[in-house]
Amino acid sequence: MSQTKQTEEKWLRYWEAAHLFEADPDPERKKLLVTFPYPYMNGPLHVGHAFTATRVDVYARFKRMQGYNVLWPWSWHWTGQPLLAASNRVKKGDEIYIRLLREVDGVPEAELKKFADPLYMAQYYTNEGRAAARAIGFSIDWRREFTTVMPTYQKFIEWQYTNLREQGYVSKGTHPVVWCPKDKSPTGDHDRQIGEGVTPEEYILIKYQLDERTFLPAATFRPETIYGVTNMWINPDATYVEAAVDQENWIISQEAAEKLREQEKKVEIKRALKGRELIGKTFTNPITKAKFPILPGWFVDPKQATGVVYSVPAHAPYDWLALKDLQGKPDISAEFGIDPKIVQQITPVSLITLEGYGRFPAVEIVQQMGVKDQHDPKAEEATKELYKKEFHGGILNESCGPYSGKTVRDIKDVLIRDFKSAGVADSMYDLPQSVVCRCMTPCVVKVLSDQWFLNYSNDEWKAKAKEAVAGMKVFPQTASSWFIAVIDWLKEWACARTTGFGTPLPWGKGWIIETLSDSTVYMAFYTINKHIRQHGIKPEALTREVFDYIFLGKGDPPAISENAGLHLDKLNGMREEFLYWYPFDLRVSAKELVPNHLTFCIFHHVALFPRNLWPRAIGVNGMLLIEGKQMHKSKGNFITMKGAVERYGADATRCALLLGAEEMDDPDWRSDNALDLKSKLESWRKFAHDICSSAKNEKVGHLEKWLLSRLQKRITTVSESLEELKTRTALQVAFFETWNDFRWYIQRNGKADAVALREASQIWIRLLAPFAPFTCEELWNSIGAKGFVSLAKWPKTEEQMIDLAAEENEALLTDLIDDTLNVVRATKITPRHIFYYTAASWKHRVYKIVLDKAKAGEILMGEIMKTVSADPELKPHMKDAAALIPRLIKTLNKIPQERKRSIIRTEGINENRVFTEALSFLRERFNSEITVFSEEDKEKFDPKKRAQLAIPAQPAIYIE
RNA sequence: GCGGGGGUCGCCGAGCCAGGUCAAAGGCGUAGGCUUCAGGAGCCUAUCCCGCAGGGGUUCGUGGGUUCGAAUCCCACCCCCCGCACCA
Repeated sequence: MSQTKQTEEKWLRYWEAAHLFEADPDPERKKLLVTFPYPYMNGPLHVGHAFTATRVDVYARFKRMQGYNVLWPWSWHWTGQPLLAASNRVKKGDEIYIRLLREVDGVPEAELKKFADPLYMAQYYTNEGRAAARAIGFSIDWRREFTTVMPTYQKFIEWQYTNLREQGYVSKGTHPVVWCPKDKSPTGDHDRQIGEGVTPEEYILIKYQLDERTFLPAATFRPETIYGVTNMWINPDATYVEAAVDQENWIISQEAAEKLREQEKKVEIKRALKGRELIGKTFTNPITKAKFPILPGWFVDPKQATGVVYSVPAHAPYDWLALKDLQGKPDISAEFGIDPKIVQQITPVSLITLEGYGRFPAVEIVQQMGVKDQHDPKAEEATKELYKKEFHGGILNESCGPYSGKTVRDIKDVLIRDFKSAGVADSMYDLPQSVVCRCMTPCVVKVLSDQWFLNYSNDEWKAKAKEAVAGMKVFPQTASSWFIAVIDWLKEWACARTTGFGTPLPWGKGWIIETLSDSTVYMAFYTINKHIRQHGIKPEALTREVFDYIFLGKGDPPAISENAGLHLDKLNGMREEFLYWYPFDLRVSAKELVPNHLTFCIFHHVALFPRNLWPRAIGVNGMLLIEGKQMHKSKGNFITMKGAVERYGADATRCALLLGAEEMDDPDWRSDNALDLKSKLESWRKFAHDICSSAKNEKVGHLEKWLLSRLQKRITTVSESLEELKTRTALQVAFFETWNDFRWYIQRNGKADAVALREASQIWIRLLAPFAPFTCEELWNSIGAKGFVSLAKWPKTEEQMIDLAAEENEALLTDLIDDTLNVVRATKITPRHIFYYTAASWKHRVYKIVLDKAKAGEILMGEIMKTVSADPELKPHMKDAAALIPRLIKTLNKIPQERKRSIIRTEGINENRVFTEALSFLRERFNSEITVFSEEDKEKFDPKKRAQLAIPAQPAIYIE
C-alpha cells in the first residue's frame, strides 16, 4: 500500500471511530443540510460524480469548521429501467457490454455472473460506490443511507403521491410516445438503435370530401394553406385503404391506417385500393366548398402521415414543381384519363403576403435557388426556408376569410382549434425520421391513454415554483433565469410507467412511479431514516397519518401512534428531527439536471411543504470532460472515482477536479494535472511541516506582519468564495496564492524560522482542510495541533492583523524591482552597481497635497498650485513643483484606488529606510552592488544626473 | 427552431454584472539559471511585439456604436457547448 493510501486509510478510521460526520440535532448550533442527488446504480461512480460531490463536501467541511452542525447524507437510486436493461444484457451474454463491465468498471469475474440478477448488480455497485465515496473523504453521515427500492422508502413515496394527487397535481390523460410494438413499451433515446432525438410530430389532417360520405384526410403542418389549395396529390402506385375511422369513411394509405390504430382511433379497413383509382376524381374544400382535381404525385410517401397531400403551389415549392412537371407532360395526365386542359388551367392561389416576395413565393424561391424539379435535393431546402419565412413573417391575405390580416405565427393555433371544432380537421402523430428499437423493431407513435401525469402546466403551481426560485439562492446566479425558463416550459409529465423498478402507484394497478418523479423530496426522508434504521421501524408503521404528522404536523400524535403501532416517542423523535434539519440548505448537481430533476424538486417542494420548508439554495455546475472530450464509457474515456483515488490519492483527485472550473463551465479532467497536484500537495506538506518544526525566532518584524496581513486577505477571499460555492477560486487562493505569499516572505527574509510563520501555517492548513482533508489532518497532527483539523475553527479575518504599512513597504519594493528589471531589459546591461535615489522631502510634501486632492475627487491643477504656493516650505521649489505635479498626477492615475487609499493612510513611510533595510535582498536579487541615496544627499554619486527624476514611491535609478 | 451558457495573451482559465486599477490574476506548458552523483522534486527568472533608462505599439470571436476612456456598456453578425421530455 502506498504512503498516501496508508495515510488516507488511517484518517478514515480515526474519523469513523470518532463519529465525526454523524450529525444529530443540536439546538445549540445552527444546522446545515447539504445534499447531492443520489446516483443511479447501474454502474460505478465516476469522476463526474466526484466533481459535483466534492463541491458539496468542501462546502460541508467549510461550514462544519465554522461551527455549523452539518448533515450530509447520501443514498442510491435504483428506480427505473436501465438497471433491468443492463442486467439483461449480461444475462444475454452481450460480449461488448460485459467487456466494459470487466475492463472499465473492474467487476471481478465471479461477481459478473451474478449480474443476471438486477438487484444483485445494483447492490454490487452500491457497495463499490459507498467504498469510493468513503475513500475520497466525503464527510457523510452514513446512518441515513437507503436505496429507492426499500419498502420504508416506498412508503414515503406513496405518501408523497397520495398527497400530490389529493391536491390536484396528478391527473390522467393521453400522450403520444415513440413506441416499440414488440417490447410494448415507450422507446426512449437510450433504447434506440436508430433515430436518437426523434420525437413525434403532430400533423393536422384536413378532411377534404371526396363524396358525400368519404373523406380524404390530407396531412399538413400548415393548415392555413387550405385557402390556397389547387389540387390533391396521390401516389398512383401506393396502396391506399378505405376504412371506417371512428365511424367516418376515410381514404388513407395502408400504413396510415395501421398507425391510426395506435392513436386512439378505431380503424376498420373495408377495402384496399391503388392510388391510381383516385386520380382524376375531384374533391371539395370543406371551408370554401370549391372543387379541385386529384392528380398523380410520385413524391407522395405513403409512409408519411396519411399519404394524402394537398397542393398549394403558391407557397409550397414541391407542389409548384410537381405541378409544373405535370403541366409539361400532358401525356401523363391523359394516361390517367385527365383532360390535360384542366391541368394546364391550374394556377397558384396566393394566400400569404411575405415581405420581399411577390404573390407566389414558392415560384420565386424555386427560381432563385435554381431548383430543377421535385427530385432535386434543393427542393427540400427551399421548402424549409420558405416555411420558416412565412411562419415568422407571413401575413394571411384577403383570401383567408376571417383570418385575413393576421400573421401566420399568431393565427395558426387559433385556426387549428377552429377547424377541429368545425369538424373539418383532425390530427395524427408521426415520426419525422424512422426510429428503430434496440430489439431491431421499427417504432411507431402510440398515444397512451390512462396515463398519469404530473400537472406541471398548472399556472398556480408554476407561480409558486417561481416564488421558490426567487426566494432561494442559486449558484451561479445566471442559472436562476434558466430555472424560470424551465418552469415556464414544463408541461404534463408522465409520472408512471409499467416496467422497471420503482414504487407502485398507490391507486393505479400495474403502474410504477417513474424514476425522475420519485426523487424529488426524498431529502426529507434522510432526516427520519436514521430513526427508522436504528429502531427497526417496519414499513407497515409508516402510514400516511404518520408521515402527515412528521412532515406537516397534522393530526393527534397519541392517536396516530396508537393506530400505526408506532411508539409515541419514536414518532415525536422523527417529527423533531425533521423540523430541526429541514429544509435543505444546499443541493448541488451538474447542469443537465436543471431542466428535470432540480426543477421537479422545486415543484414538489412547493406542492407539499409550507413556505418555510422550501429549498434554501441550489448549486449548478458544468459537466466533466475527460482530456477535453465528453466522458463515455463505450468510447473508452471514462474514469471511475475509485480508480482516480487509487491512482492520484483522494486529495489530489479532489483538488484536480475543483481547479477545473466553477460556475456552469465544464471542467476538464487531465490526468497530468492530477499527477502534478499529487506531488504539489506532498511538497506543500513538507514545506508547511518544516516551517512549523523550525519555528524558534520570536521576532515579529515588518515581514512577519506583512505575511499575517496578507493572510487576512486570503482568509476573506477564500471564505467569501466558498460562501458562493466558487470552489475553484477558493482553492486557488487558499493554495497557490497563499503559497506565493510564503515564497515572497522566504525570499525576502532568507530563512523561515519565525514563530509567526508557524502561526501563519496553522491558518493556512485550516484554509486548505476542506479541499485536502487527508493531507491537512496529517499535517495538523504532525505539527502537534490538538484535535481534528476537520473540526478546527475556520480562520476568521482579524482586522487588527491587517498592516497597511507593512504591505505598502513591500509594494514599494516590488515596484522598485519591476522598474529596475524594466530598465535592465531595455538596456540589456548586466548590472554591476545599481544606484537608487529617493525623492527629496519637498517632493513628498507636494505628493501629499496631490494625494489629498485625489482623495477628494477630481484633481485640479490650479487648486493644487494654490495649495502648494501657500506652503512656505515649498516656496523655494515652486518652479520645479509646477513641472512635478503633472507627472505625479499621471503616475497616480495608474494606481488602483485601493492602493491610493493605503498610500494615504501609510503616509510618512521612509523610502530610504525601506530600501536600505532591503539592501542585502536587493543585492542578491540583482546579483549586483546596490547603493541608496536621497536626492538631497550632497555626496551622492550621480554621473548621469538621474537623481532629480526621483518622485515619491518611484525612486530614480542609475545602473552601471 | 426554442431555451440556457459561452468565445480572453501556447493550453486551462480569472476579469465583464458595478467602464479607467488591464499587456490583463493564478495554474499548466516552454526556455534559462540555482540545487542535485544523475533523474525527479524544489527554488529563482523569463514567456504579445519593439525599445542601450523605468517607455512605446498592437491585443480580449468579427464589424459598428456610446464615452475623454471599452475585455468590460449598446447594436448587428459569426462560431462553440448543453437541454428539448416520459429518460437517467
